[in-house]
Amino acid sequence: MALAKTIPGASPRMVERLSLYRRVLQQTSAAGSHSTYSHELAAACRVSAVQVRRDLMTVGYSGSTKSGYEIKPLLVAMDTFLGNTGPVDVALVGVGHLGRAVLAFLCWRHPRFVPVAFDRDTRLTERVLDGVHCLPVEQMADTIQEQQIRIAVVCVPATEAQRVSEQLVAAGVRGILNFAPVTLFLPSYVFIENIDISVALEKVAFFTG
Amino acid sequence: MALAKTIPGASPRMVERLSLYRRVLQQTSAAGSHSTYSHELAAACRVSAVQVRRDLMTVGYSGSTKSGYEIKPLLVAMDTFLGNTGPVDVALVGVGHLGRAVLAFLCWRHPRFVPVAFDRDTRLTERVLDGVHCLPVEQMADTIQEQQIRIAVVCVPATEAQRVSEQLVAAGVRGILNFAPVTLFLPSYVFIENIDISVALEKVAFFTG
DNA sequence: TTTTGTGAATCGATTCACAGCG
DNA sequence: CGCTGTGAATCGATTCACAAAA
Repeated sequence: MALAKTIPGASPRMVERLSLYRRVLQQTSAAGSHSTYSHELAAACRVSAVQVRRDLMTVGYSGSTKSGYEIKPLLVAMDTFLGNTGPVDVALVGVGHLGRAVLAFLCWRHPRFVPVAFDRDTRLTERVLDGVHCLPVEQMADTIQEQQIRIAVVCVPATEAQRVSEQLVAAGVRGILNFAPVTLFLPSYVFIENIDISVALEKVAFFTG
Repeated sequence: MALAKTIPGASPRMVERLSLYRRVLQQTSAAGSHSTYSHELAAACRVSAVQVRRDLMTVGYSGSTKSGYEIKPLLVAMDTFLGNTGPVDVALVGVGHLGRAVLAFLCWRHPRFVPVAFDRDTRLTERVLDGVHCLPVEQMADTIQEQQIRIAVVCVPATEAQRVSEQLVAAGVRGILNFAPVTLFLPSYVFIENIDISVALEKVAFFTG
């Protein structure tokens, strides 16, 4: 039971799956369940049961052969592994439709991430959107430095993305979720995750045949 | 020179890269270049030069050792490989902030995909958004059948996604780009691509450390 | 019998290393 | 030389197969 093995290996793919597992487990837990089996979790996430067991092994949580995994402590173990201890401030740049969609996502589903929004458009700034204050970009660098924000979401047009990202990194940001359809060139110590809607749709079109 | 080899293997990952290559090549071409080297394309997409050569090999286009790859015919070869012959109709369900962001993406950058939008909210329907007509959901099934639409983008809330997807599939859709943070359960002949914003941000948070 | 935990095998994707060419 | 094309090697992720437990 719970023999942590201080594993170094955590691939991006695995972190994605863990994130999925957690969401499902939270729902299962809210629905009143107390424990679950690897094959149940697997079915709910469309992965194999072995995969689930491997991942949970990496997390360092062990189940029992009788009732599978206890959901509550498993969630704790996953949070510990993923480093989800406290709330995390997130800078969100660009409050157009996409930016507001992301804001809504964060505020509704993810109380863990606390966004601070920035935009160039003065009609948007100094307003409260989805319960989040929106500040003018001029205050971006200072705010990020003061609040020690390390994570940012880039929702600005493609033409602005590189410049904005450089400003973010200069202010102290070390991880970026980029929605702009461009390759960002930033120091290697910055983690970049790209979400490219055009590419994703292209993929669907290809494999739909 | 361009000895097509009728390759079966095209992994999702590779299709993503090809899509990236094409975007870069279009820009390079528009900037006046006539040819490019694998290492240039590689640098612009943050992949290795060998990877680029392998991918282009799969596409079936050969370059020359002197001037690398000719951009124009390479783009043609890629389009042929990806099956990008004519315009493709796409059903977009849910025209909230996210839906409108996707619409804007498609209309601005991707004249190839022709969207038809649907929403439950009658204040949105019968209006033109980003140059696209928005119809009430009641007309969704009929429109999809009539226009033979095979691809859809799901931008509805998580609670609606499963039901809406089933309707889409029943109407003839065979590929779905899903933004809702839920696992869709659909027949195996339906290709599903999930974009999960929460999961992506979770990943950034983890690897930012 | 069902389920977890896991070494070993497999599968797939990427890189290495080098041949061929201009 | 530098560049493309590619067999072979490598690396990583997933699955197989089975031991242990209840």
